[in-house]
Amino acid sequence: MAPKLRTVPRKRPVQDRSRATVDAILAAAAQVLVKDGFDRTSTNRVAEVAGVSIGSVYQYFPSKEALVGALVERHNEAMRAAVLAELQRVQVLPLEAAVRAVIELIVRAHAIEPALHRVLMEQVPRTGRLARVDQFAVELHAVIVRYLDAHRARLRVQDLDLAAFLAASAVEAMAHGAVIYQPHRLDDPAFLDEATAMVVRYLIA
Amino acid sequence: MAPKLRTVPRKRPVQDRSRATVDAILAAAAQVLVKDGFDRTSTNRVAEVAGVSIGSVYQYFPSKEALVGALVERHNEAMRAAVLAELQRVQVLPLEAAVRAVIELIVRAHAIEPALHRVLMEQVPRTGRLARVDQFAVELHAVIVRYLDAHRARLRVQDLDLAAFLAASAVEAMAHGAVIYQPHRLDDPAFLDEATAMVVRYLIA
Amino acid sequence: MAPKLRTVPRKRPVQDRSRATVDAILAAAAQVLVKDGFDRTSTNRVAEVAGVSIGSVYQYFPSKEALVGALVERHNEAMRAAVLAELQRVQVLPLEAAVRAVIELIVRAHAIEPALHRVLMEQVPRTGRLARVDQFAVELHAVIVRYLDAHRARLRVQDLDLAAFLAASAVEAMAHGAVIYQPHRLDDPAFLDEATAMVVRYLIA
Amino acid sequence: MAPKLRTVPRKRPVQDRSRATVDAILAAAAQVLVKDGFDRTSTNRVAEVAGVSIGSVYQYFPSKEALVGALVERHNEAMRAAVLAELQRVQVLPLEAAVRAVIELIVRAHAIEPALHRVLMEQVPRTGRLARVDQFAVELHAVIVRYLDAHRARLRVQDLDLAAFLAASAVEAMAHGAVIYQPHRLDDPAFLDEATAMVVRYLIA
DNA sequence: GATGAATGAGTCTTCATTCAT
DNA sequence: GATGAATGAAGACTCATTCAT
Repeated sequence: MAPKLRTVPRKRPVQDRSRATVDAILAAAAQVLVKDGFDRTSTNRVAEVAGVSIGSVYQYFPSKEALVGALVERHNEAMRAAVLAELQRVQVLPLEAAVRAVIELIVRAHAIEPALHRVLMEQVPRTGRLARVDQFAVELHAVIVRYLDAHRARLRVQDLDLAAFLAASAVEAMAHGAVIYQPHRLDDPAFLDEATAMVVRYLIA
Repeated sequence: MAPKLRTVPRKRPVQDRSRATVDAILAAAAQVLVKDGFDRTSTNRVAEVAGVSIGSVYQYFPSKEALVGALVERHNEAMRAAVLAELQRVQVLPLEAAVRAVIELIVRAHAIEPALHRVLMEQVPRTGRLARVDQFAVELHAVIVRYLDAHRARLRVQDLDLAAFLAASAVEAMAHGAVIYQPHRLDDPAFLDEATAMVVRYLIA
Repeated sequence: MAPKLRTVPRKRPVQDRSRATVDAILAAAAQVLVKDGFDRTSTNRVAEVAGVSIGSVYQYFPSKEALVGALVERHNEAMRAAVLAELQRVQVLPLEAAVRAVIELIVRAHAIEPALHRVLMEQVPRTGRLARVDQFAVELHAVIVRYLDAHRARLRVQDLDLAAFLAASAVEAMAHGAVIYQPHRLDDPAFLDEATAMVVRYLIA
Repeated sequence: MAPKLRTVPRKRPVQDRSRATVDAILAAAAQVLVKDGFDRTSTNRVAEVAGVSIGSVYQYFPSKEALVGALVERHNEAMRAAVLAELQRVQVLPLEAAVRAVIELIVRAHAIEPALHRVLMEQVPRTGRLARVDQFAVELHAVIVRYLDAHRARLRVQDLDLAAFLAASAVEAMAHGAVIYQPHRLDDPAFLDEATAMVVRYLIA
């Protein structure tokens, strides 16, 4: 008897399957990292949770550092995207509204996988490519400097680099702190009002 | 065999010799931690650098966690001392001067072994007694709330807890950021002026 | 860091290769245990003798206790099998012949890897799952009680539980002692005659 | 001023003090051995429990083996004494009474620090001088052979060495088992009756 | 004699990584 | 591509023993 004709693909296209594997590994890595902390996270455990063999992990990530690095990059990318997507809209707002909007964006960016964010910020050793954990903060600084420069006229601060450093540090810390330690603040409009007040009153005469 | 982790110091030194040993171990631990990062810090390496045998390390610190914990406590104590010592003096100052003085104290506290501070804050997993890495920040918050409450009359902020949280987060972040990433700022009087401005303008009507 | 001891085998071998590894490890463990005694037996030495890496030992046995435990279980199983296999045949024999046959079975069971048996009985700390070293003796008692109960009519003893305890203790000790300290007795038919006499005369009027 | 005349010894005679120290160490060793088992017993812990410094332990016992060995010897001595003291009295008893008396003595000997006895028998590696853990059993065998020889006339057994081995093994096991696993048996007169019956019926025609 | 700080070989165990199937 | 058995360097920690005080 003639064998049945197979009309459905034996497997999904190679790229798709790979993509799914990579995603599963990264998701598992994030999960284990959050649950066990950085130095109790083992590649074997990640493979197990991902439901793939340890060999497959090394197929895509040549080292533990590469694996965590990918996670870091992905997380930075997500935060960056959350902010950048809206930044166009913010440009045209009056200063007070702009500051408030930016703070809101930054808080929202911090609210992306906050537990992962915390582990990444608090435990991942800043060595090699893992130094980029706070890449987002660095980029944020630049964005803010540019923004301030564009609105220089109305500002009381002169040294924009210093002002951006201070404002960015402050906002970043408030956002981080709120998300991590005081999540209930996030629903309180007073939080945003006050944070905005601090920055606005600082920047504007 | 694997007994439960013990995290309290094993015994108090009774001879002079052992005091020196304990100091050498802590100094070596700080040094290795700064140089190699938390998870490349091994107790064996610490012993080697301290010039004592690994047995001596465990004579005084029953686990790696206890060793790092001792360092954390010692560092917190140093920061606390640097701030508290001057706090009496600050109480009687007018608000603007008080804010400036407190910021200065906090910056100075952050300048105590900044490299160690950084490793402790960035890499030590907040588990068990190691959770206390940011003990200092917690205590600071309480101090600030009390201070604000005492000067309530002149403040524009109403929710003192929120204000303290925001101000403390901001100041802590500015101090931390300056010490770690922008040490040159520390010599620039503008840094202190601006930081003070941000907080004062936020707090006072 | 020192996690809780795990004492259950870590996984079942799925490939042929791993079956061979497990066997090699157990054989090596038995050999080292016999040669060096329990507390000079190290997992590293076992790995070395087995010709596998220490990692492979822990792949299959999550702790030293689990390794020795597996050996204990295997040994108990072998002794149990040696006795149980013949027990059906014994049931139909007249009492004297049955007692002789049972003693013979017990002696034979003790002659299975007697050196290992000795180390297991004499040195393995009866803690946790290792308490089962004398599991075989426990089961033996039950078997004997059942047997006596079935032949109650011809017995002079009344308290079968006591009689079983005494007879089992006696037989077990004679078998153990003969195998360990007087192996030459094993070939002497008088040994079996006498042991049988002691038990038969005790049990039967 | 002339110093007060001291009329009381500044300290007890050297031998006395040493004796007390040695006793404290041995008592502590027994206690730790029973509580923690052989391989969790450390010399440092023994010193601590004894209330002396580790140096003092090594003053009197040059090694851990020597320490445990002393305990073994002391225990053997105590068992031997308990039996030998009464043995003269037993010699003149008729056979049945003698067997009963000896069994009673052996049981009583096993009831001396039974927990220590158990650890010594079950966990101490029989190496070097520690081989003597069952020294008592060896000596007992000789005593029994001599006794049987003296009463040869009434015996049904011929090979006295074999008979002594079997009887001693049996009695020792019954005593050991009763003390360790069935302590309630010890108060039941039936236990002694039955054990005696087994041996007497075995020995005598 | 007594003390206890110090020692360091040796133990158990983990985990990133490799590679034959 | 995927698998998972195997590896072994390295790390945390113990404890018998020594010796300066």
